[in-house]
Amino acid sequence: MAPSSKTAPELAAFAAHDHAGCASSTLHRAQAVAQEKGARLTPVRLRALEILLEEHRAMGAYEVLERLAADGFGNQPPVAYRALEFLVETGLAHRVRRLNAFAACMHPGEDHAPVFLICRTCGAVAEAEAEGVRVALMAAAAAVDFTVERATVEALGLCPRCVEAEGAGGAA
Amino acid sequence: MAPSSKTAPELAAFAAHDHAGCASSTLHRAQAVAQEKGARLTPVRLRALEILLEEHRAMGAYEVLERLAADGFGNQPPVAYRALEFLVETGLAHRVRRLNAFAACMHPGEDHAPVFLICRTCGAVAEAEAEGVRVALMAAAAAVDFTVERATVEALGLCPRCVEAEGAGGAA
DNA sequence: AGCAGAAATGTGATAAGGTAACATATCCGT
DNA sequence: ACGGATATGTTACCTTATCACATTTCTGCT
Repeated sequence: MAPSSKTAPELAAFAAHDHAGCASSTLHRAQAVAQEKGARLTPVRLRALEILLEEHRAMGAYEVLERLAADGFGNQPPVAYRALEFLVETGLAHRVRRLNAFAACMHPGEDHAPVFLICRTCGAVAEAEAEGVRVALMAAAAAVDFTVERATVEALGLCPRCVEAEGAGGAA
Repeated sequence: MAPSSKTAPELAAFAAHDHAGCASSTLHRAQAVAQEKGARLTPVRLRALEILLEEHRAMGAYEVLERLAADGFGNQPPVAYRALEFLVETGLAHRVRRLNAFAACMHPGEDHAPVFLICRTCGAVAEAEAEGVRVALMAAAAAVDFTVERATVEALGLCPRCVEAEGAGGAA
């Protein structure tokens, strides 16, 4: 059997990089952030975050649950949802609504405006920095006296690799 | 009991206005847009759009389905999902992911960058114009060679009325 | 008009995503 | 050690969404 039970077509970032390294360094930063905030990064929560970081892609709650259960934690939906909700609240993970999925935050504690770029072909999800988007959104909201507390910005399209593949194979 | 079978706390725009008027004029524009595009605005589809326009708020697929069924159309989920999907594809309606809901587009055919402002207190949803957000998003995507095809931009927060209410009742 | 293919609809079944509610266990300040 | 707050485990259930397939309706073509 293959190492992962499900095929994992979704690479987190579009550029190749040292997964293990970036995962562990992000994990360390996440732990520091949690401690700073006084947030309790308990075993289930920590493990959930590790799973997201290891896979380095957007994962459904049930998918995370499966892994948690395999590690000896409860195997009921709330187990995963609670851990993930905590991570999102704490800013250690994000929810990708278009995919009904969750992904570890790559910049924990940085107070950023996460924007997700989702490739419709390979499913890869990248967390891009886009302060400008936040600024523009705030301006638009202010224009109608709306107070923004949280924002979801997600773009569906083609990642560099797939746009090339499509351009070559599709038209030509 | 109130005139509507379900409580409808969600006013579409934050400012009061002539619902019936804006609904019917939007509907006419939508029909024109559909014809122009060669999109078949069949009875179910048209009725689904009417329902969204009449209610003038974000509605769940099952909620729309209920109304469609009451009007003599099929009462199975695909009926609603297909009609709604068509409307979204054609740009006559939008999907509000945060609410797992759909809302009629208020500017059909205008090629706009819809941004949804969702009040977490009263549930009102407003479709705001935000060309600047689109521009910023495109720029951020271009920076990593990502090609954007569709974007979802949603902000959760407080509408003018609720921010006032909260400010008064909450703190003070 | 008659026909073939495409598009749309109706329907049943079921998958996937998400919560409510409640009991139990653990942590933390006193 | 005690008591409140926080976290976890578990049962049950609700909502949202999709698949598959039969049937109908539309469209362009001859």
